[in-house]
This record gives sequence, structure tokens and C-alpha cells, in this order.
Amino acid sequence: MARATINDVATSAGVSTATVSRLLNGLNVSSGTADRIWKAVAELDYTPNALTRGVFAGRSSTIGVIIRDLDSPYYLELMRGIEEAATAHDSLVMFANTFSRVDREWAHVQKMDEQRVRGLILTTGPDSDARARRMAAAGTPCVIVGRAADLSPNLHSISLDNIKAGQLIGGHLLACGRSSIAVITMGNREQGILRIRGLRSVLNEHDIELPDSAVRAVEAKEEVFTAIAELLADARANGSPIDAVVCMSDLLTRHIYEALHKLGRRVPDDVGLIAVGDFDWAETLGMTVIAQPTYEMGLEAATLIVTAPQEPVRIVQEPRLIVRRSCGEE
Amino acid sequence: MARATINDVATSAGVSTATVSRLLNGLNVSSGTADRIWKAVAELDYTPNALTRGVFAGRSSTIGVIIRDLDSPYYLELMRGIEEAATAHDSLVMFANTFSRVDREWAHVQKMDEQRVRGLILTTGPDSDARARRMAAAGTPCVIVGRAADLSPNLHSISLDNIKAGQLIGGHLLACGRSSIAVITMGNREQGILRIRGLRSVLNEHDIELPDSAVRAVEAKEEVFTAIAELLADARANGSPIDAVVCMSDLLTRHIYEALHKLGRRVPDDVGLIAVGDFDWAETLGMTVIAQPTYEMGLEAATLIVTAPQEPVRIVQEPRLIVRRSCGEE
DNA sequence: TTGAAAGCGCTAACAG
DNA sequence: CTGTTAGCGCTTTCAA
Repeated sequence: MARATINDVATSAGVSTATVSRLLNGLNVSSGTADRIWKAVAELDYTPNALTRGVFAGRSSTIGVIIRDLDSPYYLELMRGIEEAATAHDSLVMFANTFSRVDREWAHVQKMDEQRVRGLILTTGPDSDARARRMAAAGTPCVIVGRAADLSPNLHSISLDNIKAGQLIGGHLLACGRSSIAVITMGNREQGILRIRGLRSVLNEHDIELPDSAVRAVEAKEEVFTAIAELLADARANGSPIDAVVCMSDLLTRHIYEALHKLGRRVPDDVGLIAVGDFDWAETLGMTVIAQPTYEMGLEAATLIVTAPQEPVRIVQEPRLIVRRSCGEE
Repeated sequence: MARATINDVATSAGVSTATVSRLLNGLNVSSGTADRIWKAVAELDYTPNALTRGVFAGRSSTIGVIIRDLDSPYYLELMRGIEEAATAHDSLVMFANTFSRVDREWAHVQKMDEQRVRGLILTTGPDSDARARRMAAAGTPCVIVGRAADLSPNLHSISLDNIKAGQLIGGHLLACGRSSIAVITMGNREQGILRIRGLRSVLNEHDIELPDSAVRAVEAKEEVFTAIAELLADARANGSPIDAVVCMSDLLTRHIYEALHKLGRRVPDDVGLIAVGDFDWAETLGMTVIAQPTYEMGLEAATLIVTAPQEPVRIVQEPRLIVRRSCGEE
């Protein structure tokens, strides 16, 4: 049951380990010797030890990914993109999920560093930026996905143009004749803040205000129903009933949709609904959304790791409006 | 930029590498020496090399996962479970996605073996079973998830009781007064076949037949619409219009739902709909489903790797019927 | 409690 | 084209 080593293969083929190593790495070996070695490899079921190779190279060929919380299909697409690029470059992907716990975040970055990953992709909040920056400085390329982080050597970022996303939303809503808008966002993340800023800018151009009271930052999905109920009630009390709800986080979309239904508001007849983040059922349900090229982001992130450009790179992706039915006609 | 090694730490602290190694591994070291070593570790930003440790141990502490196609939220849950258990045991998770290409499957198993993973979890089809069995025989625990594979030493399986799932479906449909049933399944996978068998058994007990013509195996989502349209038309022509559609694969659920809507059939008024595989929107849409404990399966799979029982283990999970509205009242 | 030395499985000069 | 030799960074006897 003991695994065959390169030594066993060499002995069995009657050559030195160096020759075996050379053959395995595609260097020149006479065809006779090669045959004997391959035969030995097959007989002994020899599988080279990537760990040892990594020791020698100073790093492994694995790409590390740290996910904040594997709770959204967004990550499915991102990981597919990463995996695709990694496989193309003969890399594997190692991932860790923090379950949104910041303390785990740091530990996972550390672990990835110990594994001597070829590069690290982070979808986490800014808490572990410092650690990532150290890794980057020490020579491990890092890519921060989703936020436009402060760059430094070897530290790149790929993010959505969040301002633009907000503007797209504003433009569409206006075009659909909706101007009394409520916004639901998740926590106080940078992404949401920028999207709201973009939305406001468009609204303001048309002399429409988006008062702070019309924006709710919830901490959890469970708060959505109450938030929506209050938003609708307040606006009605003010004499300007809401005619569109904007969802700034894909985690919340379903809950907003559900809340609206429970509150007896028909979409889009009574109220429009638009969300950031496309998803499978959106098509079926006719939900208008702002899509971000998630798969491509994964692809680019992994490619950045592999190509390891000297200068830090900041990639900003264009959001795309997908008009379906949930805001009515333009 | 060159990374500090254990040697650098030892030199800096004025001790031997052996002492540093001992401290790092929790063995006894006098407190004075320990202080000096920790100081050196901090100063040099020393991060132990897990690769080298793995070489020594003969294997890494990483758990490998091979996913057939990262296309379903099913995997999100599974991976969360795996990750949770792995983290609890101080392991990382390495994953590879085959994008449903069988040729990649073999290559990925090979790669995982080269990485000397602590254990391997496979969600793939039976094509790479042989390779996994070899790995298992060589001492790497393997867990096949989703299929009740033939067991051998170190090769375990975790699967759903698919027959039972089919029976649950049959029971519920009957209870809702539906007996003219159409089934859509994905390809010719074992899971689907067993589920249909379970469904038939219940139906037969009540002298109801499920003719082969009422069962369609599609190869891709795109075929769903046509399949549904034909199924409905055929049954109507036969004078026994379909009153329930069963979806045996979570990948197809949305497309069946959509096809039914496009064909003008209201759920559940005109036709009932029940699917294997729970999902977020199912709750919102009132879709009755058979849920499988995916997160728990991930948890158990990873735990099996870590505990590495000598005897092969076969875990069979109980499916659970979640009644919502899509089949009407019981 | 500590250090010297050997070695894990592999690669990379350097001769031959 | 091939073997010898010296490591990669770490762990683990074995003595001291």
C-alpha cells in the first residue's frame, strides 16, 4: 500500500531518478529508456507527488479562493469562471468559505499562504485586506473581487461599475414613468452606497429627490418584510405612494418579491421592481435586473493570477440592464 | 522578498531548526526559548510551508472535491457542508469542476491524487469510479455522493433513497387526487431510474399505470418545452389528459414551470407540479418538492474523509416531502 | 530541553 | 543522453 516514488520507478527501469524526472517533465530522453520508464510507471501505478514539486518550486500551482459566504448563485458563476481559467492553465482551485465570520477570514488567508498558493482571490470585505496586501508584497498575486480596493504591487481588483449600475436603474425607472422610489440594500457595504449614489445622480438630474427615508439598509433577509411594509406605509402617509422598489443585493431579491406579494402589491401594475444581480428564475418571472458579468469576472481574476502582471490592475466591469416586465413598459 | 524559512527563524532566535519545529508543533520548549522564537517568527513574518509538511506526512491535509457541473444550487449547499466540516478539522477544500466533460473527470482525479489529498469526494458519474477505487485501495478515502456505488475498502457512498423519493411523490399525487401523470427526467442517470421505479410502485398499488410514453428523458434543458408539449398533447389525444407533471431533476424544474405557463396551463388548477430538489424560490412560488439534506450530505462526506473508517460505509439519506401549493390540496 | 544529522520525494546543476 | 550530487523546507530520531 506504500506509494511508489520516483526512486522505485528509477530502480525498476534501471535508470537514475534524474532521468525519470526528465522524462516526466518533457525533457529529452532516448526512446528506449523512455519506454522502460513508462512501463515501470504503469506497473507501479506511480503518481508524481505535487507537494514535493511545490516545495521545490517555492509554490504550488493551486489558486486559492476565499468566499465570504457561499450563499448566492453569484458565487457559482464566479467559481465556474475561476475554475475554467485555472484548468486551462493546469491549476487546481482551493477554496474556503468564511460563512461571513470575519475571524475565519483571517485564518483562511493565513492557511492559503501556508499552502503557498500561486495566487489568492478574495470576495471578502475589507477586513483582511492588510493580510492580503502583505501576501501580495511577498510575491503572491492577489485579486479582490467585488470591491475597488486600494491597489498595491501584486494586488489587483475586479469590480462592477456600481455608480453606473445605479444610473442604469434610475434611467430605466424614469423611462418607465416611475419616480417615487424605495431602495432596499444590504448592510452598509460600499457596493450599495455607490449604487445608491448613481441612482440619486440620475434622479437629481430630473429634479427628483430620493430621501434617506426611502432607503433601508437591512442586516438580514428576515428584516426585509418589515422594511418594505414600513417603506410603503410611510410613503403613502406622505402622500407620495411608492411606484418602484429597487433591490441592491441579490440576496434580498426574493424576499422583496415575496413581501410585495404578501402585502398585496402586484408587480408591475401596483409597483415596479428592479434588482441588481441576474438569476435563473428572473427570466421566468420576468424580473428586470442589472446583470454583472460574473463568469467573466472569475475568468479574469484567475487569469490575472496566472499572468501575474507587475503593475497592479484595476478592472471595472460594465453592468448591463436586462429589461423584462417587472417595471412595466419604457 | 524571499520568504523566511524555519532556518531563518532558528538563526534569528539562536536555536536549532529542530527546536523551532517543536515549538510550532506544540511540543515542549522552555518558555525563554519559546519567547525568542515567537519574536523571530513575528519579525520575519514567518509562515510555515504546508507543502513541505505534506511531503513529510505523505499527504496534505486538503480534501478534494470533484463536481460534475457547478450549475445547480445543490452544489452550493453541498460545498457549504463540506467546507464546514473541513474547517472544523483544520482542512482546506480543493475543488475541480468537470463542466460535464468526462475526459476532464479522469484528469482531475489524477490531479487530486498528485496533490496527495487527504480524501476525495466525487459527485461525478460512474466513469471515474475505477480510478477512485484505485486511489481508495492505495489509502486515500473516497466518498461518492449521489449514487450508491459499489463499495470497496476506503470507498464510501452517500446517496438519497431514490426509490423512497419516487414513492413520496406518488403518495402525494394520489392524495391530491391526481393520477394521470407525466414524468420528465434528465438523461438516463441511475437516480432518475430509481425515482421512477419508486413512483411506479406506488401507482401500481393503486392499479394506476405509468406508461413509458408518459416518461421523457431529456438530454438538455432546451428539450424540455417540446417534451412537455408533446406529453400534454399525446395524453389529451389518448383521452386521459395529464393532471400532474413530475420533475426528477432540479436542473429542469424551472424549464418545466416555464413550459407549463407558456402552454397556458395553470399550476395547480390545470396541472399539478412536483419536483425533486428544493430551492429558494420554491418557497416563494409555492412549489411542492422533495428535499434532500444536501448540506448534511456534505458534512457527512467530509467527516467520512476525516474519520476514515476501515470498513466501507454506505449512507442513505431520507428524502423529505415539502408540501406547498403546486399540487393542490391533499 | 536541545542540537546534529538523516531523510521525505523530487529537481537542477554539472560532469561525463 | 544520462548519472552524480546537492539541495528545497521541514520533521524526527538519537544523543547529549
